[in-house]
Amino acid sequence: MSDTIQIGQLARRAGVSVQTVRYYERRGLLPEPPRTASRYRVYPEEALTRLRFIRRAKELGFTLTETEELLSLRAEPGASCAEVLARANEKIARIERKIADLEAMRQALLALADQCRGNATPTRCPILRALEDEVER
Amino acid sequence: MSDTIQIGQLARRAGVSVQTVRYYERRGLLPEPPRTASRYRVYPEEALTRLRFIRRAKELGFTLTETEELLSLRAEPGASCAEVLARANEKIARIERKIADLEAMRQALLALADQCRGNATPTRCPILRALEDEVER
DNA sequence: CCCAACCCTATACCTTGGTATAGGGCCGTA
DNA sequence: TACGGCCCTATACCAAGGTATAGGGTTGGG
Repeated sequence: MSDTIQIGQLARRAGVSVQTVRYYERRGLLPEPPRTASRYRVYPEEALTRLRFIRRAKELGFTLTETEELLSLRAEPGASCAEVLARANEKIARIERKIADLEAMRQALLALADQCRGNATPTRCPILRALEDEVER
Repeated sequence: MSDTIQIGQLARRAGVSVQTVRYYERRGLLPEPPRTASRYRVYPEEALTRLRFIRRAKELGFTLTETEELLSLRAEPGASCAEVLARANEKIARIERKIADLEAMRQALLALADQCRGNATPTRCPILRALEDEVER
């Protein structure tokens, strides 16, 4: 009936280690959960969603700090809506940039695979040309 | 006339530091360039393309090791075409995964921004729901 | 009641990807 | 010919993101 879980199960289901979960808690990325009388952490199911989000954001090249920012993108009482909007737009721009870069890499690799399937030995490396455009950041 | 550059210019134009360039060389990510009589490195223009690629791959969450794998995706003499194709397909899958995750985050943030513009104070955090689907890796 | 399989804190250590510093040489130009 | 701005190697250090270890408590099944 109770939909709460212990740290071990949480970690296993999210694909990280128990120590990592406690580390994220110390870092402030994961809220401190309630404890049992014997100081065991007990997590609600939502913690799993959050933990998976963190893991995937990390795999997408966001730092833990930036991931925290992503997670806090909602109205803290006191944060103006315009403020939230501005921060969201920043993140959206960064994400779109990443998507475009990945698209370019993907196209290059598809071209490479195609050359390969055409049974020619691929001697050029098309991926190198993929991210060529210069952009100041 | 000569389209070669020194390490300082290379680094500046690629958006990394001189030490980082030398570090990548030690790591084997950047081939050792020819030297002048006084041991200065002289790079061809292609080095710039490669260096930019490395920087961007890193920003997309690839490790330097994986970036090296991406860069070596071409026929080393001796690598069979089927082998290259298999490795390329692996990378393509990984990239498509990243794109899908970023798309989900983007949609979630667009929804958040929309709520915001609709002048409601956003109290839910839609991004949390974004990467919810469970996938074993 | 005992044992395995959990959980706890605290602290030390590790890997990746750099960055800084010391100590020295080269090169163009005023 | 001297000075600023480059370049070189070698080595030490650093920050982020964990991972491991020591030393100890808890809990459920046989």
